[in-house]
Amino acid sequence: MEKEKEVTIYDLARKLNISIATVSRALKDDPVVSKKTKKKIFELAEEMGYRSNHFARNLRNKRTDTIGVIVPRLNSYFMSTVIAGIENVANNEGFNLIISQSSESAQKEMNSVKTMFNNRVDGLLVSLAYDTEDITHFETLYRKNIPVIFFDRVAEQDMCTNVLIDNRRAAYEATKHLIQQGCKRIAHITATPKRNVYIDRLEGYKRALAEFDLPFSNDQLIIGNLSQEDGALAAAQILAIPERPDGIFVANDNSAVGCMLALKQAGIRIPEDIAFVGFNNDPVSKVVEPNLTTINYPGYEMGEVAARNLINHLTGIATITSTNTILLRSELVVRGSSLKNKT
Amino acid sequence: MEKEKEVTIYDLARKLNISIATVSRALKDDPVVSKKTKKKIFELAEEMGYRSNHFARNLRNKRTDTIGVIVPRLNSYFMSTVIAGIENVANNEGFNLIISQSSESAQKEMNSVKTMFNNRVDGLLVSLAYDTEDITHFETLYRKNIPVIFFDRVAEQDMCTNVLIDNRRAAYEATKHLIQQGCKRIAHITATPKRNVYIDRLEGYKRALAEFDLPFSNDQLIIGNLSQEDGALAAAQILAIPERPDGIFVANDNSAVGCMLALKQAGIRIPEDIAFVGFNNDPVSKVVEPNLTTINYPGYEMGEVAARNLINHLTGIATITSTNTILLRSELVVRGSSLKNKT
DNA sequence: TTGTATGCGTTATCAA
DNA sequence: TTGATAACGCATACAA
Repeated sequence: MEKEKEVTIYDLARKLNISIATVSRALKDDPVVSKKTKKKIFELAEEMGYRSNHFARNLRNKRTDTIGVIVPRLNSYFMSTVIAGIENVANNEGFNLIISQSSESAQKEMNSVKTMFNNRVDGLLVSLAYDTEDITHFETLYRKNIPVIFFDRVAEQDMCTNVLIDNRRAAYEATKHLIQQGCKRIAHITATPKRNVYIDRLEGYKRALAEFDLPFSNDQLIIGNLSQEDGALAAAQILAIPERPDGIFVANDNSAVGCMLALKQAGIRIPEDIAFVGFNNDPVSKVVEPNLTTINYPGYEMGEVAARNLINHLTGIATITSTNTILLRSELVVRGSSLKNKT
Repeated sequence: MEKEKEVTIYDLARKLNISIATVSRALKDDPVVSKKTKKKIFELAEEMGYRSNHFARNLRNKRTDTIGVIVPRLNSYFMSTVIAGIENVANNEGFNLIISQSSESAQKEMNSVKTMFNNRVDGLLVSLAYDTEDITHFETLYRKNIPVIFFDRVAEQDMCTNVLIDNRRAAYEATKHLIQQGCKRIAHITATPKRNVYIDRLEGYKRALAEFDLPFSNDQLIIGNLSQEDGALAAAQILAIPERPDGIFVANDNSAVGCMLALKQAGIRIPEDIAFVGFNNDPVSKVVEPNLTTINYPGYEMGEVAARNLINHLTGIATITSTNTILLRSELVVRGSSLKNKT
């Protein structure tokens, strides 16, 4: 179990009878070193299996080339897509990723932030946990000038950039679409509106109703955890409403699918009796029958944009503080679940 | 943009008029330091916002408390579940994760390994890319005694532990189930059998056929990339087979679902005309109609087991080399897609 | 173009 | 129980 001794620039220097300074410079491809010595050094380095010591380097340099990522959960289609996007950009730019999940708990999120901080991440990409109320735990980072970018689940603040879509508008479009399909009583299934995404979607939904003079009362609002199982529970509530809705806008596809399946079981026809619109364009939306109309939401791109912005800021190409909000395009994808007028 | 100066043990020592040695010891909770001085030090550290410098520490110690993870892709349900499991264990044990995806490319995998190596990960968890032929790129790690654990997509070798399920057996059970439901001509949709998972599943499938004296010919074997889209293409092939199969065992759920949807479109009844069994128990298997019979495959647990084993090895609790293979339980989950006998 | 010397923040060894 | 000091491997200011 003995670890082989690491090769250092000292070893290279000694063998070639030159100074470590020259070796160090050569390895960085410093133009000041002659081509000849460089060649010798590179060859020996290869031969002896030299690898640079990131820690010694970081100890001097003050940057770690590491980006921290904190997400509510890793195992959701949307989030894993975002992370794939982040990973793509970060890797190409030579940055490493430290990833952790808050499991939707503010407490775990605080711990993660602390760990990231202690690991000296150069910057942080965060999508907030469901029950995070305030974001004071990020203040330590601001104080050290460590940039933070929030994506998707963001916070009201003007310290750092937010990357997200226009949830209000998307929800408005979704609801309006249902209205245009002839729905008169539209319900909304969502989570407790404490995160921006749910607050905004609720607002967009209400705005569309108001605009078309459709009524809104609280029994049209069904609050759950947006899981597929919860969608099934929502279905039971829907069926219990005296004036049964003829359209439902759900704040995510998973829950929409759970609800649709349960309603179909109960003999409800979709979209004839109840039309559906979901949110996210999760692959499952193309499996459920009828296929689910939904909001396409560019997760991979969101990851790329967030990472790119952070890195640009870190490398001094751009500064984060100048742009406070980046809105990505989202669009309604119409499928069978909402098509009452088969024109 | 000035970075605030970092607080070091020198600062603490100076303020308290003691030596840095004492401060260092106190911060590690070394019992040799008196309670009183410890208290003073902790309080001051808190007050001044001291945080230890991992790089200086790692430079001295030879461990980084970092585990590297390389997976074919992040945005698949199964993989993101595995990573959630890894993350859970690693975080609890105070290890950080560096994650990268090979995008199913052997070349990118080699790069990732190199990066991980240069980042001095203490150990590596790997699920191999689809087209990785040999695993010589891990040899540098062996030489430095950096432990590697493969999971799910593993390699034939006896240098390190593999964590996986018994794919052969699972495939055998799946196929046998179809046979017991009365299927006589069973096809298999899978990827080119170069990775263990596909090789083994193919073998299990063939073994079941042989055992029940059912014929096998190459036109029953449909090779693709196992995506949902590819499942639809497979459907076309299925329909073109002269003696149309009455049962299909698919090496993953996504592809099975794509195939089912396309066949249904073509007027095939499932399971009456063709029965289906998938693999993975992806959530989508409970959405497609009829629900997909599949192999439940404990991703989260697999991540936990792999991480736990690696960490136990790193901390000296157990040694990896003693256990070469860890098989996790998997089981057939019977749903509507295969139930021909509704007894 | 190359070399010398020093510091980065810790931990560990030895001495007090 | 505490302190002085030498590594750890690298980058750089300054000198040559």
